[in-house]
Amino acid sequence: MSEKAGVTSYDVARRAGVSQSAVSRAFRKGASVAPATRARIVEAARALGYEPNAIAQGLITKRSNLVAIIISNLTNLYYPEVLAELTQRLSQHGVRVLLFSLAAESDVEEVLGQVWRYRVDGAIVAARLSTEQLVAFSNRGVPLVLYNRVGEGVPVASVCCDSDLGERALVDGLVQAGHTCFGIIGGPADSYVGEERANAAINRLAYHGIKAEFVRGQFDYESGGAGLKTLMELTQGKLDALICVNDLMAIGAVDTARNIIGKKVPSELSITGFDGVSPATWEAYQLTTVRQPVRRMTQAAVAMLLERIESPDISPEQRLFAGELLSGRSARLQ
Amino acid sequence: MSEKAGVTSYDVARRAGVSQSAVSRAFRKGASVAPATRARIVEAARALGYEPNAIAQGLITKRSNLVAIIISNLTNLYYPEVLAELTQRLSQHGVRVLLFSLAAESDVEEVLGQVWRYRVDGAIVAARLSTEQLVAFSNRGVPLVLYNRVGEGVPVASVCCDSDLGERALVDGLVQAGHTCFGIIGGPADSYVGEERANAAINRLAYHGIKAEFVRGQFDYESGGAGLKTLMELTQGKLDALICVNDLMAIGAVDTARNIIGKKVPSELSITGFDGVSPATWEAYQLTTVRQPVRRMTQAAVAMLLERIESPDISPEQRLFAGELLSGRSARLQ
DNA sequence: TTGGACTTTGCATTCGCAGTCATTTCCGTT
DNA sequence: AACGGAAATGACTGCGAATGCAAAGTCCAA
Repeated sequence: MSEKAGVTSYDVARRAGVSQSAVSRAFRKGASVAPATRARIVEAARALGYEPNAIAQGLITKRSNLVAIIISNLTNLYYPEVLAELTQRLSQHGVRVLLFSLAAESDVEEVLGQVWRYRVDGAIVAARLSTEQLVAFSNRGVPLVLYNRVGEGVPVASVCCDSDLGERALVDGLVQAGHTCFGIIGGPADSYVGEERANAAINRLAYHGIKAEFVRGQFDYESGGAGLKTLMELTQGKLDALICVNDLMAIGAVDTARNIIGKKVPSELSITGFDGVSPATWEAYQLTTVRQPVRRMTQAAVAMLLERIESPDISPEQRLFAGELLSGRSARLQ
Repeated sequence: MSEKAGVTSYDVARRAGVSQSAVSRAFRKGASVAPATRARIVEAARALGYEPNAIAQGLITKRSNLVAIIISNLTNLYYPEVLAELTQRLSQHGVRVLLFSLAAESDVEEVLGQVWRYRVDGAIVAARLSTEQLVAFSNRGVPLVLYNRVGEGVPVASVCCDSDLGERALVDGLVQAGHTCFGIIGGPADSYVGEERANAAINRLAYHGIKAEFVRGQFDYESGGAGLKTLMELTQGKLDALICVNDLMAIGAVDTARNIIGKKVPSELSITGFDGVSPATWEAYQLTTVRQPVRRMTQAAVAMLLERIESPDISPEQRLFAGELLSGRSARLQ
């Protein structure tokens, strides 16, 4: 009755009067065990508080049922949702999550060492990996799915939200609404989505014959305000449309525009974001942004990974999801 | 040169011309190996891309170097920060994180089964556990530290932020500033901190001879607005001080007060929160709240857990941290 | 009653590494 | 040159469960 640690299949076997093999079989469904025997074993296991040792199982079956999730900055408002979705979906498939959160990009190498050591069955990565690192996954036969980035120079399975489509919708809307002086706040140079989105916006503006001022931010709230101020100077205050590559910076910019600079949003200045994080929909902001279809994206990432764990030879595939344009009240569109 | 999967210590041993034991020792510092031999082994390991199999190590040493982190709702704006801190601190100590995120409270039992199976060295839990479940940890000899809750009926190691102190500061400030009609938005009845904070506020108000209206919310943005509306009705619009047991609800209430109901915050209505999440400090809100000392709390949780992993017999201890009062612009204090 | 076709069950082995114990090597001493 | 003690090394076993294989049991038809 009292659940104790260190109960092994032998203990259960002894109590049920069978061999260890029988116990093992009783816990693998589809195995050849007489119903009555299985019942006795299950009962004995329950009485002893026995749980199969996943470590030992992993050693012999070469399946740890562990998946590594590597995320660079967890605190980015957007990732918690992704992380929660991923872990819950994976659990539903009997897979456990080994979480790695990077304090600095330079920790990747060390983290990968740990990933190899734990013989994970696969990995979902939302962090920058070098070509060598990507190759290491394939050499070691560890299925990999990239989240919101693609393999640079190497074909790798990945799911992303379409930056081009998203920014195009925003830019087109802004242009058609008559904005003329554009500014863009990008992300750090080493961020994949940051560059993607910024380039998408720049290209679409170029298509309309418009050139925008560009500054970089760090994806955080403060960067939004700081970026806005810089852009106001660069444009001698003429800025009337600000494109931020994520919501957090857009929110920072909205606050700074309204409360520090004293510009009315959106009548004097339109501001757009990207991601569709929950604060974007708060009354105070009602951000005009592109919402990533997180549920579909995580669902796809998990499905792709599990597929590749089952059949390691499936070729790489990129899945690109269109985001949903949220027409909020932070920008005048169309 | 090419890193391949399935490289074992025997492979390394063969290449270095030594026995498997030597390889094992070369990777455990303090073991008896000649420096030259170790160098040869390390070189061979590097060449083969060998990483010790943590699964096999765990099986034999009975130390998985895994710690389970169980969190009920990851999306609560406050936990990502906690999670990031915990994982980073733990990895500094060579411990990996097995993450469990609960979609529903009822999943706990299933999650615990997995926790036992993986033979984790310990667990940090920010979710509600029944007495039986708490006892199960101790029966199985798995060290446990509760985060922001205490063991109900069972002594368990825990770290919390002091609700009494925090709410007292808020209540005293509000009372002294002359507020007279109080409302409280609590959390779901099954939330420990929710009840703690609500009771703390109620008690302190009682101390001042004040009785407050009370409604429950779900800790989310929407609950703030909904709760405020209900309280306005209950008080026939006389409400002038609203105490929310977390920031998210306070933010929702601020937005609703300003944009829906048309009450000026804080001149007509003071609103307070709890936690000190990052949006609380955004220009639009500048919440008056109590900030949890997350760094110190996570640091304490990790330290307590590691201590107990080393010495399983250390007796339970509760550590209660005082929060920091953030006097923002959402409430008139003092 | 016997044979054949399954179904159950147990034995023995294996996974990769740590650690015990016995053996060998090395080095300083006398 | 011989010896003693320490350092270095290797053979071997065991952690806990899965599984191939062979043995034993079951059931039905002839």
